Amino acid sequence: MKTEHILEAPVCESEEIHSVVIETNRARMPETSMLYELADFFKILGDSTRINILFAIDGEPMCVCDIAELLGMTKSAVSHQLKVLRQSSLITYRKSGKNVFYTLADDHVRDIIEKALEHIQE
Amino acid sequence: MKTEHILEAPVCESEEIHSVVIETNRARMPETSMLYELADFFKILGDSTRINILFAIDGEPMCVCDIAELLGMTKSAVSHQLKVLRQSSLITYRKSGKNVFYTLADDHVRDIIEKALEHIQE
DNA sequence: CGAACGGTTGAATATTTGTTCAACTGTTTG
DNA sequence: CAAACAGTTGAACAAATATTCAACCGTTCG
Repeated sequence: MKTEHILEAPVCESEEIHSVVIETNRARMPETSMLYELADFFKILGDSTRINILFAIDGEPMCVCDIAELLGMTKSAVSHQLKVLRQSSLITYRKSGKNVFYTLADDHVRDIIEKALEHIQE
Repeated sequence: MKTEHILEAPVCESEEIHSVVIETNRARMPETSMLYELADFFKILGDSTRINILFAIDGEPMCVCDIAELLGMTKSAVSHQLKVLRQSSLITYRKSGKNVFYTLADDHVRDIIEKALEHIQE
């Protein structure tokens, strides 16, 4: 989606005044691709199953089967979501025999989640 | 969803060992309702249209028509998403004649988004 | 007043996305 | 080696959700 639409449409009535605001605010905005990345990032955290998983593996690393047990879900459903979290680099894993143990990738995610928790709890 | 499933199912093979991990990590987790709130909060931010709107109104307050103009969307689509953002208390509005001007509700949201941006940009 | 505009809303549609199900891989162990 | 188990995967199904469309409300101004 490019920035073609600029002057083709309404812009309310008082054109000059508002046009300035539009351009001022447009200039302030990050580029489109970054906004998409940002939304995609939040989208990953915007699912209760995935949030549950992240909190579950925050302490000790856990294997898929135990995560499924803890959350009362099937291994398959958990595995699907672990894949999503892996692809976003939010978690890491370590294979050990038949098991695969998952943990949070780094503290960054913890920070963000904590900030959000603060926001909610007020 | 309650915690009924505890010992009905697989728990992998080495039952004793993993059960301990499950209980340890379960104890560390916030209550279910909080996790749902958290996920719902991120869900709001997990949409590129809404992220776009939030950045658009970060500077000067903007009326619906101008937001639509800036983002190349219909007023209706924008209004629908503004409603979602309003209901989550992420934005505020001020009516002025025929127009309604929207702004970010507080700095909290800015903080969270900024943290997420840092995470992405590394 | 009534036309025009900004904004909102609800229903319908289309798209996205999470879970289930069944099949499959790889590792362990009897 | 074969059976059992942990985990992954893809397709099918179901549920959630974003945009469109048309109708509507409230304010302004000729």
